Amino acid sequence: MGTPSHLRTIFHVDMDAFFVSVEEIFDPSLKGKPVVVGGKPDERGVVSAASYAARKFGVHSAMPLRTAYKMCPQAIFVPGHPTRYREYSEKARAVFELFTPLVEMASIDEAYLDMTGTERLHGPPLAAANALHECMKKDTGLNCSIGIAGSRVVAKIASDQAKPNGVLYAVHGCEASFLAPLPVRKMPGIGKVMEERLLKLGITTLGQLADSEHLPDELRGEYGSSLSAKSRGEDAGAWFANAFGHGDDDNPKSISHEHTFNVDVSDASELETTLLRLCEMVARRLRANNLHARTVDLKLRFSDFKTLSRSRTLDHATQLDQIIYETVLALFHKDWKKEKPSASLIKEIKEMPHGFGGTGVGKQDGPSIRLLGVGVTNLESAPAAQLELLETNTEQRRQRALETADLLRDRFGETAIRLAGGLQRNLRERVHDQMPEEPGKKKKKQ
DNA sequence: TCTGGGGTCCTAGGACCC
DNA sequence: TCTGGGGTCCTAGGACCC
Repeated sequence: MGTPSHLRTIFHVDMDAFFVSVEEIFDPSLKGKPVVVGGKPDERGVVSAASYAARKFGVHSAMPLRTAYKMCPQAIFVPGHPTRYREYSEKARAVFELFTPLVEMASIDEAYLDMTGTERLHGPPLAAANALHECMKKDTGLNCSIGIAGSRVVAKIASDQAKPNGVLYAVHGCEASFLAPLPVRKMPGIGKVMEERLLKLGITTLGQLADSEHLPDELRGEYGSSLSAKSRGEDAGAWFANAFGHGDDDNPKSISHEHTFNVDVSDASELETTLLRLCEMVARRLRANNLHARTVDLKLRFSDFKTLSRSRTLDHATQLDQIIYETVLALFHKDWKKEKPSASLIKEIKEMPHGFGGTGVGKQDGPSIRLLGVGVTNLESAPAAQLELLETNTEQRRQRALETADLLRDRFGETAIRLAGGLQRNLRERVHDQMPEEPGKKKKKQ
């Protein structure tokens, strides 16, 4: 059962149209207008955030930019500014911390506050919420919505119902009746796929889901029961597992970067250059966080949107660009050409005018790629195991060179320095030489 | 509609070990 | 020799969240 919910007072605070609102602070002329944050209207990409005026036209986040443009051509499209959002996220956090030390940022624009026992300081929940609203507006210029309940899940659903700029208090003991009429999709963790599954079973509301006695066999498993419990407002479990500064940001479980090309690419050297760039970005963040990774992931998305991922776990954890790049290249060349050209490409080639075939097809090194991604998992923080690896002078020199490069990039920008001009070609040759070999054996020292 | 980028968590099969 | 059961690691894929 966990902690009885009537003993706790949880606030879930969600900033209203966060990215758009921050953009409005930097450019007040945007206020009240249909605004789409995410990129240019003719780019590949999706909407990160839409103003309420834009939402009236049906624009919403995660919608392709081109679609948004069709629905609302008069909208103002602005690129995202992550540093601005981080800055304002910090300002919001500072406001939260005026109300309770128990703050868990759940994402850049939302947080859980454990307000239990703050009544002498801030008054009853609704009064505290009111004060929080005012303080947030005064200190950051932003609006937020506040859900209040005895549990995190219920508080989160309540804040969603409170939007925009409202407060909703799911009074202790009434959680189940608050949730019951809501569509299942309102439950965090139930997305498009699960919604459709439930729909097929005739389950449309959280009330039906809560009634576990009548749950179809298909959902009797552990996951089904936990969904059911959550629908009754019983989300037992860790209340503030990540509080007190031990949050996720300090211990990321994975680091990744990916890039979607504006037009699909089939040229090997362009793809390899992109992979190198992605590897550099990943390795740099490993070093910045003092982490080493044992597993390297490659992600390929083809023109037809078919996506595959390949990973390899190394004998020793690393934070070096070179090691990551070698591994990624080997994975890439193992799978890239094995993919048959997509149906659409074959059609395209067939439909080409006679005598024209040479140019287009000749450049076709392999199937067209829409997206490349590089990631690392299995992260370890620096220690003993790595010291061994660093014993050789070469490794130490590599390490120092990379750290220096990171510093220079910090001061002069990302493009200011590229390591060893010949490095890329060199590496490619090495990897090609080693390709037939069994992975994992090649790095053996000694 | 023509589908980003950064994450987390879950599942499931196979290898391998005891 | 017809065949167990548990545990852990690795890999691939996918749902979901903001």
